[in-house]
Amino acid sequence: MDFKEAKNKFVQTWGALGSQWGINKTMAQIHALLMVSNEPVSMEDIMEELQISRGNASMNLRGLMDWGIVYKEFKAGERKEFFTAEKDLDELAVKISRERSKREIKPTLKILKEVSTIEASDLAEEKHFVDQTSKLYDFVLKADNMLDKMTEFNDNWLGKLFMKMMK
Amino acid sequence: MDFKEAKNKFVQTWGALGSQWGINKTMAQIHALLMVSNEPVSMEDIMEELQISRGNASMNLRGLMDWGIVYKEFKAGERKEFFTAEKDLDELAVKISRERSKREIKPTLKILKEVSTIEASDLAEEKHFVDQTSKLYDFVLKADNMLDKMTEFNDNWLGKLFMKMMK
DNA sequence: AATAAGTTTCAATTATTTTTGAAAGTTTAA
DNA sequence: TTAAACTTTCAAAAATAATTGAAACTTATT
Repeated sequence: MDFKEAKNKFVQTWGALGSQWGINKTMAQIHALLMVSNEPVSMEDIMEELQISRGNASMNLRGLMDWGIVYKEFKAGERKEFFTAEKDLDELAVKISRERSKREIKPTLKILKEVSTIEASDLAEEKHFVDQTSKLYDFVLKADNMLDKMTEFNDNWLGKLFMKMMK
Repeated sequence: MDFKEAKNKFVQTWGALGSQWGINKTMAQIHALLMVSNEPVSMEDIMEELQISRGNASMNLRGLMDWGIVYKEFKAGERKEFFTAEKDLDELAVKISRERSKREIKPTLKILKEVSTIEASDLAEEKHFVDQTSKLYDFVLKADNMLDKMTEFNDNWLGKLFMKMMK
């Protein structure tokens, strides 16, 4: 397998993985492309490499910047914009965790709290509902807090956590 | 908010969360419904409550059973099948983790290994590719191993992990 | 062994999500 | 201040994913 094939395979794989985790395939592919590029890439180049339209490239780059994992760069003497990805994997994971927590987990927790605190009648059905959703609330809250704690180790948190677990 | 509203809100919310994480909305809704039901539910009832077709119900129940988080039950004297969800949240999380690892992480690791072990020329571009994909391989492998270790604590792993982290 | 009760399958349809492309918008430089 | 270079926006189109429903299949009962 030569470089070109390998790069393509990586981009396709990352795109497919993204899809499976609820991330638009093109967004994941752009991210993959930038991750393995040693220097900033222009929108033109992204369009060319992935064979996508300008609008698609623009919107997905905006999305990646909103996640805080892709940055705009300006090259001296060049009018157009270039893009780079966060390449530090600890940092990447922290940012994705934080963002998913903010966008998805926190709002879900709010609703879990609402539904788990209704006044249940003495029907077994209703008691079970309150009991189960309360447990779910506790579980999700604990998991969310833990993710926060983990990523607070910041530098090499995965490695540090691994150490702690081994003890 | 009364019980019926709360239950509906929970089912909708769980469905929406599923979508965001790459799980078919109906599948997540069926799972939600079963999680908060204190007794086994028939396919008829699922169809009725979620207003979906028989085919849809059948396929998504099969999917949930493949994940190992929903079980078929038989009631004495009844011909038809009933379904229940895994209600223990530790167990639920373990099963989901294991399955996602098997279906998605492991195959990705295989490809990361392939692409990160190509013979790079001395071009900075190619060197960076090999370097970055190698790091990614290491990171994903470590994360996958850790998930495995975590869930090996089995009972109350989330709580136990939390303890360890605090020390 | 025929019928009834129930479940699964899958081609066709419907719904949802993504992508395109061209017009509108913005910024820089002459 | 105008024009060129480049980016963003968004309605329409295309692609993808989910859903339906009826026929085929399976299992239990008489």
